[in-house]
Amino acid sequence: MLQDKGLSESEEAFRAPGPALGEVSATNAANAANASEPALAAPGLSGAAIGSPPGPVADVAAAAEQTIENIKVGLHEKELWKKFHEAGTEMIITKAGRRMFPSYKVKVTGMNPKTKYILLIDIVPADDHRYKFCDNKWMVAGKAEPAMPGRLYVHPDSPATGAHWMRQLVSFQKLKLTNNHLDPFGHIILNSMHKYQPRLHIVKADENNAFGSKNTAFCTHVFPETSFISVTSYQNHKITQLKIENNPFAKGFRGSDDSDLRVARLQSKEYPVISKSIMRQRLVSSQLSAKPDVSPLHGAHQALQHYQYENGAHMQFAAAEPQDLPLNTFPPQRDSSLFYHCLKRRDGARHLDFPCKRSYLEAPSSVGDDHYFRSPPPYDQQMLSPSYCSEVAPREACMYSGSGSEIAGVSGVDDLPPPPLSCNMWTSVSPYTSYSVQTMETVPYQPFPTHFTATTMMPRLPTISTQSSQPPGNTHFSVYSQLSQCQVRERGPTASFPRERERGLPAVCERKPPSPHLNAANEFLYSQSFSLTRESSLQYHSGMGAVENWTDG
DNA sequence: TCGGCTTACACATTTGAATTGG
DNA sequence: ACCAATTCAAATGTGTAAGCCG
Repeated sequence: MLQDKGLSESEEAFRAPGPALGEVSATNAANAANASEPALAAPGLSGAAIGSPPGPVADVAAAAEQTIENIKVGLHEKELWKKFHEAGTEMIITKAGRRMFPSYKVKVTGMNPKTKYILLIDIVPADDHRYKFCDNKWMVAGKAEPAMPGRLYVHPDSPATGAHWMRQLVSFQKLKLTNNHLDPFGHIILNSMHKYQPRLHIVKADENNAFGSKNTAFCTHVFPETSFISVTSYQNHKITQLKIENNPFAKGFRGSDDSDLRVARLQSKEYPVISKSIMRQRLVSSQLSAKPDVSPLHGAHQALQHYQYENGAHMQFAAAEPQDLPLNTFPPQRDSSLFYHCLKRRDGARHLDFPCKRSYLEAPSSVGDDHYFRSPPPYDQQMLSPSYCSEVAPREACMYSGSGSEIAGVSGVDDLPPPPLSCNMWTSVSPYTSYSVQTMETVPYQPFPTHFTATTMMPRLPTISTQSSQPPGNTHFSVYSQLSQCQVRERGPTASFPRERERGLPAVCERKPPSPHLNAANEFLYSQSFSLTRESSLQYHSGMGAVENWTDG
């Protein structure tokens, strides 16, 4: 029996990588300079470089950069994902939150064994359409509703060493999806009948290289076959059957060899054996059985995987796998929805200054800052703008942790400053707040419940340009410190964490404002990952007037 | 009227405490 | 007293279907 013990969601012993794993590599020409030093070939060097730099800073940076871009990620059960993808993956979203199936599990290689990384997932709109299931296929049904506030799911093991991540599968199976706009549990909020694309981010989060340092690097991995359409009830009977056949929890709906027990039970209750929708679907299916399968999600495969450097000197686009190319009549997809991105920070003078460096308790940003979030960004910019996704929802990680004081006693990171807020928090609502404040008339978001603290209602995060004017130094925050404390609680000797908390009972400590640190991590990821992905990003940056501050120091 | 959403339900799995035996 | 294996009940995950809602 597979159980989440000890290593939390990294629960499964990884079997030899084979066809079940599709791999995405971050290696590219940018490594040419260091090609003679494979990251894993010299773990000692890399580890030393990260932990206690023996040489010039430039060497340390080079070693760190080399590692991050050599990371390879393989999707577990790729074949199963493909099965779903070919049928048009649907993911149930409920008010209480629903897990994804297939669950998102990856095998990571190429990390520096001694360097600490944060692994997190976000789910972004794959396009700006709303869909409906009609005539046994997904069709565009209009323009997408305003995107939900972007939330991240930080793997509860984060931060952990590369050795830890590479030891076994990294499972995000506890990630939950919800359609509750006011979800208090940190689940990822999605709109029903919309198409989404999960993305995996790997962030180097060493104690000495926290966000904000010049060496911060991360990469983003996207597997097109993991795209899906969110639904509140299954539309495609094929998906239902695939779920039942493959999800252990749905075994009760599997038919036996000689009879369908479920049907028999239902019949005994004089219930209709087959629902109207199922009947309709089956009728349509039979009528259309001769037709080739259509899957809207294939459209996502039109997306390109790209890799680029922040300085723009290296940009590599590669078509998705041939077998992933669209086979359907799905509308053209925006290539921005799917990408592979790996970023490095080369410029030593460049300094990432995160919004969180300003206390959440600070006064609202200046009027000059607000204009960056005055209107809901269009789809492109939602994808690209920090204002679209800048929340962190480390639900699992946070739910494992106790209050800040509790953490302090067992964290073992006494050298780190105590967090102003526990990571045991609600998902940040800061971007959402700012966003909705500016667009309350058009965005169908509801007001926050009263239990949101004043902190969560803090105004818009400062702009990048403003941030960059902040001097480095003690204003540097450490996502590592935040996550590590959660982590220690989870895996430490006192980790006999009440199960009730993990299972979602809203413990008091969960109802806390978001950590500005984690928010900043999110801000960082989005601002970075979208910084150069598309033309619109340039427009965005132009609008921000902050690019120079970032790229030119 | 209809499509989408919520909810209760039954069943299966997971989890951890309690129990048992060495 | 200690430890490992087993048992068991509660919690959780799952799809279904009825009913609600706009």
